[in-house]
Amino acid sequence: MKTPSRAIDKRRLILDAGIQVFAQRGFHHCRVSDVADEAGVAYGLVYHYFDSKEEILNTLFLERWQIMLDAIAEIDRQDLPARDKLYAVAGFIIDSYRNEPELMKVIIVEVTRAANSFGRLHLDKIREAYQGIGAIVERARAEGLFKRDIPSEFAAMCFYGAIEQLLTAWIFDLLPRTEEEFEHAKGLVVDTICGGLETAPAGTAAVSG
Amino acid sequence: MKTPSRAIDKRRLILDAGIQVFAQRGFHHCRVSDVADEAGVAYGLVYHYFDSKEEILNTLFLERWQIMLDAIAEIDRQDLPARDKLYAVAGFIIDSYRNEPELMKVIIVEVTRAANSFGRLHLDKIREAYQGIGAIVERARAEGLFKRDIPSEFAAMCFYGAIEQLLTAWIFDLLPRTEEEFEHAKGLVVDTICGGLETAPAGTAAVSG
Amino acid sequence: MKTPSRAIDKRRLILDAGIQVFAQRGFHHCRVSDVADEAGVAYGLVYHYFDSKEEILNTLFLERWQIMLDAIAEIDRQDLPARDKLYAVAGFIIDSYRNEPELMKVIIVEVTRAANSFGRLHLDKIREAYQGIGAIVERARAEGLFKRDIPSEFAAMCFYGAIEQLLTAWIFDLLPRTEEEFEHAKGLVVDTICGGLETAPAGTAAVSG
Amino acid sequence: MKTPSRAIDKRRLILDAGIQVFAQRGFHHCRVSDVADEAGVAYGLVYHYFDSKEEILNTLFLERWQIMLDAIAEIDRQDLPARDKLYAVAGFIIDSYRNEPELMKVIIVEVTRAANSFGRLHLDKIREAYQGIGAIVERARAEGLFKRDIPSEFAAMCFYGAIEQLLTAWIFDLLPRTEEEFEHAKGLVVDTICGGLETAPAGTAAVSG
DNA sequence: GATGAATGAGCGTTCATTCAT
DNA sequence: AATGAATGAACGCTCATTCAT
Repeated sequence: MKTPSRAIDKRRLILDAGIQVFAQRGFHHCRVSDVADEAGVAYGLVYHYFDSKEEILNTLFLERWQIMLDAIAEIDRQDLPARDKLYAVAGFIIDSYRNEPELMKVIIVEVTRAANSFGRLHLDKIREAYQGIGAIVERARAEGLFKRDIPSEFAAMCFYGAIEQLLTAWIFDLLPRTEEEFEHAKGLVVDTICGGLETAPAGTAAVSG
Repeated sequence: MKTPSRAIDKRRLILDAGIQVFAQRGFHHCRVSDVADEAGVAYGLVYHYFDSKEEILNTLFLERWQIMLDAIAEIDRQDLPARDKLYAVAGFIIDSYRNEPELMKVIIVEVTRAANSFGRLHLDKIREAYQGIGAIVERARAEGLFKRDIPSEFAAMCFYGAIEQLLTAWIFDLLPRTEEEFEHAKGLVVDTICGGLETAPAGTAAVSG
Repeated sequence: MKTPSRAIDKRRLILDAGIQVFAQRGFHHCRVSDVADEAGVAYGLVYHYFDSKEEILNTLFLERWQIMLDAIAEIDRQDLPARDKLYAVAGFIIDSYRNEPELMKVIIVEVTRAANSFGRLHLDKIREAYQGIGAIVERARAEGLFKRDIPSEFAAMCFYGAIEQLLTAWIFDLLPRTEEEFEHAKGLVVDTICGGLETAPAGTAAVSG
Repeated sequence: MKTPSRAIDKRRLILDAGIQVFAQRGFHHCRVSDVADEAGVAYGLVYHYFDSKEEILNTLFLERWQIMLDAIAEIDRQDLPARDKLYAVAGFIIDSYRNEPELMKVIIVEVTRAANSFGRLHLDKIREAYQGIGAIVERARAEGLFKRDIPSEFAAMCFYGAIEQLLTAWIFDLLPRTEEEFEHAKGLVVDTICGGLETAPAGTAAVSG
């Protein structure tokens, strides 16, 4: 068996070491030996379990990203208002960062934002996330809850872009990282994207008054 | 001055070659000799004008980014509604991509999204952009046009994140790149962030009627 | 004895796997795991039976080469004309290739022609073959059947060199590999080396008449 | 210019170092740094002039082998008896070894006899040599000087095989390496292959008398 | 200014061999 | 006997940077 419960799973050890080392020094600025050292295993064992340094990162990304894709699909399946669904999506992503900041840092910094290397490689998987969010928006448009003149794919880009920017800001200390901030941000991002920055739209309100 | 008008400005030639080569192959996937070849100059001349390969990219970024920072400041100085100001900002950035797609690709892909390398190096400069946008939002909040409960820096993150996501989508062909799309996107992004995705909030509208 | 008849002889399995794998991919281009996989045994078992990857090849070579040395000695012991003896030697070697082409390919390609590695290691054993052939020639010289002015060791080199070249040509498809070709070649190589390429040396023959 | 006469040609220096190092330790048993050290140049310069370690060997082989192919063709063009032509060919090859033993050792040991690696890569070039020799034989057969029943390509194999075996014997000290031996061998190999080992075929001669 | 040959540290990967079970 | 995870030395290649001319 590849993952005996009684013994230490060295493969997992290497993956976890990859998270730490990639997060701290960046994928390109660390050597395979750094990962091996962090995992406390011999150099060669890394290549026993993975074909290359890149495969470690790919594995980390795909494992985690799929969980997110599944979560988005699951959220969309529920009978909830679009705003609540988007809140759940934002909440899931933000909680992911809250619970596993190093892993999410690696995924965001080394994959989804690394447009010219791993980002390109996983473009299709990344796009699936946009499409999952887009599906939520599309349904809301069909029901008349969301504006018709904003295409759902466009809306999905804005929503995901806003969240990724938030995570990036946390990662690089541009925004404070407290429990309250995380929790608060969930609502704020949905308020912003769904409700808009503007106060009661004067034009509409005035006319209707 | 380093730029005699009579002779060909080799420094400029190298910078322009950097744009092309970095955009096509990515900063890390091209060699200094690729830049020199593209510029049609000798290998060593690159090091006569620049201290390192990185300095070429830094120069490209700083040159262009400052133009954007100045534009944002200039826009904020005008007497316009916040929505119009944000439209002008979005318009400036989108037009930048429209007019110089390679340069903007390099800036977005290799610097602002490259969080672990150049992004970190230029964090302060990048943050200035958020702050410029944040200033626009802040003023609108003070005037009661924008919601009080969404902090301006948070709003700026969402706004900038949405635009960067858009550019990234164009760069990697996730969204169509036509003149109409570019023009349309300017309004859409402002509509989304300022007006929100939701149709007239029934509750409020009803009350006000 | 290491070879119990009731059980499968894993050692033999490994040796046979070595023949296949070394012949197909070459000794240096295959890994020990390739041999183990081909044999259907575990990685480590190879090292239970052999000290090293090299020992597998050494064993294959020595086993087979000794058979040839014995055959040459046996042939020389018979009361036959030198030409018939050389025909028998050529026949033995060519039949060896005909019957076990993979094994002979390994021996020729990886040992006798691999002058800088295994060829050097087994130089003495290889030399014994030359000496065996040389002994046949020497006797013929003593009997006046073979020319005095061609040293027997020199003749042996030419004879063996011609045959090895033939095998190499078959191995690499430079000559056709049919039953007829094999059979024909036995006579041709002896005709060439013993009788020479030239037609009846008119001058000499005429004079002797 | 790539080969300025006034300065030291480092590329040539590297090639010559390759000859020495490959001859002494064998291609696979030496590192690129060994070649660089022997040449007295920096590691990286080897890769400035050659794409890989293998390219050094390929270059050495092709340079020298072409000279031999040209020589064989030139010899065949002359108006000489076949035996003299073959003597010239044998002479050329043996003199090549006499004058540049290290280079010839590398070519023989690392290329023409390394059937599974470089030998295979250069199979066509090597075959050209057989064909060149075969052409000489073929002409002699047409003129009735050489036996009809020994195919020229077969004869060429025997002739080349005998010579290569001789060189190998010298390389590995199985035969003495003196000027006399070299000179003597030229005639002996031709005598053997053209005239055969057998003394005047008594039967035939007697009958003809 | 301009050239491109020369430098050498750095890193990913391979794979024969060992060893605990 | 049998397994295959674990080890780590070895090496080819890249490429940013320097420097002599």
